[in-house]
Amino acid sequence: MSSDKYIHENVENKIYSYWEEKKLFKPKSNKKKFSIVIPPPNVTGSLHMGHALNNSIQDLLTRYHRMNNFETLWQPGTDHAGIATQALVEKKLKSEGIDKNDLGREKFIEKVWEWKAQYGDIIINQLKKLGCSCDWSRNAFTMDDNLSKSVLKVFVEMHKKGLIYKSKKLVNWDTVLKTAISDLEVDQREVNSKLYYINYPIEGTDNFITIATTRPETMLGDTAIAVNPSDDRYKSFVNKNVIIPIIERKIKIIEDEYADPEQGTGAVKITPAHDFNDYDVGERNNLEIINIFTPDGKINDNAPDNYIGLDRFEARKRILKELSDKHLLIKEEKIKNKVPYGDRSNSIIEPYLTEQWFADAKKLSIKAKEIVNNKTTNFFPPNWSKTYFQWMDNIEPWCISRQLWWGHQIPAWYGPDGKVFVDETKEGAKKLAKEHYKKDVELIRDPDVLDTWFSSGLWPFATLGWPEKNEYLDKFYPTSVLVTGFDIIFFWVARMMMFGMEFQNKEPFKNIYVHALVRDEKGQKMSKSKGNVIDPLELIEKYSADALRFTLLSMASPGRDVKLSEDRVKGYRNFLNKIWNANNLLIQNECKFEHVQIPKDIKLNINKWIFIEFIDANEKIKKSIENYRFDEAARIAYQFVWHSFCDWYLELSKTIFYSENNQNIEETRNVASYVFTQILVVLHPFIPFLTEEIWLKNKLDKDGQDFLMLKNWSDVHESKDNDYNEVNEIIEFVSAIRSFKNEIEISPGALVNILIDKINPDIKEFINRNSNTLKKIGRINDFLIDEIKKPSANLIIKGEIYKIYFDENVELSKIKATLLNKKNKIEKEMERINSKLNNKSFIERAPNDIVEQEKSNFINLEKDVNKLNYTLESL
RNA sequence: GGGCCGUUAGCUCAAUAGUAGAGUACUGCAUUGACAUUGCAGGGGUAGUUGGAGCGUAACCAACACGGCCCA
Repeated sequence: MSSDKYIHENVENKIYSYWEEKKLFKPKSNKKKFSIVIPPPNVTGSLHMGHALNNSIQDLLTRYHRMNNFETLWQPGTDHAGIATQALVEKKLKSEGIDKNDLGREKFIEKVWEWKAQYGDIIINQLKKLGCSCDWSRNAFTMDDNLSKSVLKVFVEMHKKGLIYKSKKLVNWDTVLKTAISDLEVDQREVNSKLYYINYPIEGTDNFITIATTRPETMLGDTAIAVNPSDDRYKSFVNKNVIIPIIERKIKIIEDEYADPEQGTGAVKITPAHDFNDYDVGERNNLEIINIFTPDGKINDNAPDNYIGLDRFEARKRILKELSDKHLLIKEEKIKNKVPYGDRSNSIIEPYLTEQWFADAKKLSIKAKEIVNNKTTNFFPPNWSKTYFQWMDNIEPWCISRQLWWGHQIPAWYGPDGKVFVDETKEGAKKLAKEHYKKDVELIRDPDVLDTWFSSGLWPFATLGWPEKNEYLDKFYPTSVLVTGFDIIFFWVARMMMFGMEFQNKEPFKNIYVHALVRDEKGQKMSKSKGNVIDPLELIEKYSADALRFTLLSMASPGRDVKLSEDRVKGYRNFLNKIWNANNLLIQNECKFEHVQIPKDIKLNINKWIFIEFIDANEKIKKSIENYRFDEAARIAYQFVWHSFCDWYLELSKTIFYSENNQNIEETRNVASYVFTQILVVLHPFIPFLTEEIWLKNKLDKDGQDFLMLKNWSDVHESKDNDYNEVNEIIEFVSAIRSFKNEIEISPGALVNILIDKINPDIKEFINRNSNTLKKIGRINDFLIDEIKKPSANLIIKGEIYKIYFDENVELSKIKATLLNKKNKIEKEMERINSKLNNKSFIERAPNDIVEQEKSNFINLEKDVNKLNYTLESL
């Protein structure tokens, strides 16, 4: 006898090893192809709830297609996460007393690779815990040789096409990491700030112009004051000079639309080197650009001596103090404003004038938009295409260079005069240089690396072997579907679309399934600082990977946040146990799994019923999965397995198993085995571990000849017939008896007698045919045709009156109350229908079948009420 | 400022415009051959508000309120 409980700890690791041993994750040759590339998790990362949802969905799709005659590839891998990884290793070295700069670039990169060798597989192993069936033999990393090759090729080709260029622009500068970052990596956060009102003396007068600013320290780099041309208050000031306080530099008051008369005083200081808007104003008005910061956010030597070297925030304090001493600081106002923060360093981002490499995103976006417009690639839910277009339509040049060591070093070399030569190799660059200079020259390589998203943008084809010719690329590109969170539509999805079109001239994926963010049960974003993070690995340990997967899948309804509560996971853990015990019951009743076959010529109605119920559920689940409605698929599966199969069918089947009709027992064993086997098949993509464990336990694998993971889903069809309907009648009848007992407070186990003398002959026959079943699961002693002397009450089921006899004494008033209550409900419903039927417009305009339906509903209810009245009178 | 989404049972969420459902929680009862990670039954809804189109709406339209998110 097997254990009563399903204990996942003993199972999941064992089963995963079995799959890997049998190499079941490798694509198996087939006509139809299905492919997914994993959104590469950050190599420094560890599994969070978002990954768990994202990968549960991918694994469901992968397993479903693999089972159903698709050659299926789930391409795994990680990305090198330039900034995060460099920062992590830097910190680690520091704790060992090593400074990155003493080590030098090459040695440092070696250290990063050492770190990667040691810790880089953590998240991969966590994905395995979740049950992910990726082809790990193809595990990719954005810094691998072949992927690096594709990065270089793309860079060089785009440079040739003019899609990549170098330019001196204001960029978002992270003063902690000392690198440029893209505008997507900047978080605009609303914070409490102060608006300072400062008087700038007007040259040659005793007058001032008052400006308002939140960043007084940047006045060191002011090159103008702007007022709006329509602002009459300042008409007379225009073109006058003012003296910047403290530094005593002379600047002009200019007119520019950018100055907003409603904001502050209407006059605004312009610092082109340190503000994006000011930069534009500077361009329009030919202003000087004065940079006052060092790369780490300190004041540089463009400032007075006593300010040089001060941190930007220290400088602010000093300036305010000095202004205040000079009585030029006239007001401080508390305001809320948006301040840019780096999403990696959490430090305030500085607009900073540097020379960087840019990709012409505008040009790249044209084809990438087209494929969504013409539905070559479809978002699901479709609404996400709006978000996609909104960004694409307003796309800015993409700053792709980063001042880091860890990453793909930009393949650009500079000659002695600074001329740049771009080629995949140094040799190539040298050749180009020789052609140019007509002699060999010393070349220096650009020290910068590329944005990590640049390389992950190539993911869908680079992981398939491009630029080498490769059968996988032919087979699996475009990929079937991308499963991703909406938070990286811009970062990653859009960029893959752009690169995919540019270099394959084909969309990288046919569908994009966008899932929600996993939040805590109160709907709050999980974050370490809030302390509301639920660790998926803890849930896996506690409740099993299967339970976690089923929970996440059942909550993955489109366009919704997933609010996760532990209770749900617990509930689905119970589901696993239920299935486990259903199997125990079948084994106990000698169901044989060696030769499970599609049942034919089913004689018993309960067997027919469960067979058809299964076919029905199977079809619906298939359809739901294909429509990306995993929540629906999970719900239907759960409902079918627990309620149809376990609650009703298995209970009904006991009436056969405990009988002595061997033929019936044999048929029931066959049907139960078949349906249960199919349950394992259908549930496998949802809960792979448990289903595989039972599959192997029941020897359904036929000694390795028949893998669950490759088992086709059923495509049997069978229409509902009288047998099927009859079981629904049984269920309705039994339910009515149970409710009735409960209502009049007689114990559910108590046996009753039921008088059926007055009922319709058809129904009498139905009862006779199924009397054994009805008696057993309805706890009925006998059906009578003659009255007996015992306490009784009348029960109406579908318009027929049954007299129920019981042994216990029941208060008549209770029965009466129950019946009156029922009558009330029916009469209310009748009233509702009646008012509808009395509505001329309804009769005229509603479709006929609806009107007819309402009419017959009314008649049926009327019958019920009449019988109820009769019963009530008899009490 | 622009845009997107949401508001249905205590909670988390479903549902082609045609009698509002599920899971969970709650209440009562049950339990000698799968399972207490169980079974049976039950209570619980002014569908955010207001207006409109429509025979009919939770569903369509509009406005408002509240909440969330993205972009600037």
